[in-house]
Amino acid sequence: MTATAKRPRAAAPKKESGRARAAAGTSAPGVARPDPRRRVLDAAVVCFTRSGFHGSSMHEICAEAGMSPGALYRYFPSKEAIIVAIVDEERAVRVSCLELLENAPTFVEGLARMGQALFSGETPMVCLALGPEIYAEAARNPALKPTFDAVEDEMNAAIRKLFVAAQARGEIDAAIDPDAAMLLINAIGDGLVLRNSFEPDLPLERMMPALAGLIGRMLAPAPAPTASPAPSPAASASISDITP
Amino acid sequence: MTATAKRPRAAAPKKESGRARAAAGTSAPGVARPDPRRRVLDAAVVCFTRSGFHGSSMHEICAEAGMSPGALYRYFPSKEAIIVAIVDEERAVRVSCLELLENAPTFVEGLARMGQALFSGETPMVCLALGPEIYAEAARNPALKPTFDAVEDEMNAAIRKLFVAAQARGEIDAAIDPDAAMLLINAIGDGLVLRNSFEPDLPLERMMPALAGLIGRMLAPAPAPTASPAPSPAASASISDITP
DNA sequence: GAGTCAAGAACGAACGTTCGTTCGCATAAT
DNA sequence: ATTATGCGAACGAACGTTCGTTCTTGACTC
Repeated sequence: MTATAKRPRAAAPKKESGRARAAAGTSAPGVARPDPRRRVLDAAVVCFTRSGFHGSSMHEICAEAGMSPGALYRYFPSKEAIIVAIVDEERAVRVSCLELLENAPTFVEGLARMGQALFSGETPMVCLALGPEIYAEAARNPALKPTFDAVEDEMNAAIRKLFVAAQARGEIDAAIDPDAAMLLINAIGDGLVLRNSFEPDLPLERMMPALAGLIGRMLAPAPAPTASPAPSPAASASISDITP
Repeated sequence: MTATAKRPRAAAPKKESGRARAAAGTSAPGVARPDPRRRVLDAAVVCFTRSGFHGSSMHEICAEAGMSPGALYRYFPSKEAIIVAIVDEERAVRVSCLELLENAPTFVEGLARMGQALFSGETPMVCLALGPEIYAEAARNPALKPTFDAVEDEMNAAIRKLFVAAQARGEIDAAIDPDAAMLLINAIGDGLVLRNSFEPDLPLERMMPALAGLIGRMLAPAPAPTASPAPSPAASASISDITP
């Protein structure tokens, strides 16, 4: 096999160290090099977006960050730490979207604004490009699950609160089960992020008004108690006995 | 590097000899060993579900399949081939769901039946457990994209056709933009699969009727032209000028 | 039956590669 | 002199894959 002695490290080849002034803009470069931690995270997002968490090697990330492994490991103790940091950031962005919902005039309008903000390109791409990757990873990686679940719960609680408040205001039909509505709203959010990631050309931003219109129809109070041939409640019975 | 020369079985000059007779149930032991390809695929699904495509090693898959690497590589030329085969299978199941939609009395009822079937536990777990993994992988892996997109397009076309037919029948409000509705329906489907995978305890099957009821409200023809304070069309204007 | 034999199926150690990570050292800043 | 910062070759483990070998099977001979 290969050598086993740890000794020969010292070999010190006469590499001329003419490795010129690589990094720092020490003296007077107009463009200052930002916080190395940030540089690593940004590079990692680029790599992860391109090849996924496990398809990107640390060497790639180093190259993208313009940094050697030794330097990188000064700022992050492991690859997983980078992943965790990125997921943390993504989650934080998502939480910050909540205030859009809270400050909107109506619930549905709030949802629309959240979607608009998410897909407008103004939000850091972490959220969108890495969405599925993060979902897939969080479902499995114990280091991610706590943060992930905490955010999920927090958002769920907040949105639900606003939902029932809107119901109380008469803005949303009081007959709607908040559990079902929350599930559907969450699913729509996740689903849009997902679709955006493997079909990035979808003009999601432009479609938000139309989508909001549909969601509005869904939640709006029924104008007349006696409804049309809508199969809403009737479906419950017939659905249960299908046998595919 | 142990001995090298040994000329294993020379090349057979003829091939008659009535070989045939694959490893079917010739000897018929109490526990018949199924098709090895199937065994590999099933084992791979277990491993991939547990650790993801890239978190599972071939050795793990071999162990799970009760098979040595050499044996496994007889049936699949590479790890990627296994992934492709699994994704193909998942896609096929998904396509097969289409007929549930086609044979349903109404469009919304059809969606409900599809959901019911998907989450009932009767469908092979490939679909649900590996959902996010497949999405994340398909967005990046060129070997997966073609199949993935083809199925996506096929399903989209089929669902859309049924949608507009339902509109023509008056079952769905004719004023609804099919593009927006399709996007929303797709997003809901993907979103539910996603949520199910990292919250497997969700009683999705039981909630399907309620969800279908909500979707029914969304698509049902408006009973009265003059509506309540629903912000459906009005939203379009106010949404565009938010500045988060 | 007992013996032979060819060849597919299966094995599993070993291969070469690549991964995440470490460490001795060079340089820059204080 | 001391410390912060960065470098990059080297490391060991683990990966996907290969390959020389063994096991099993069943038709054929005697």
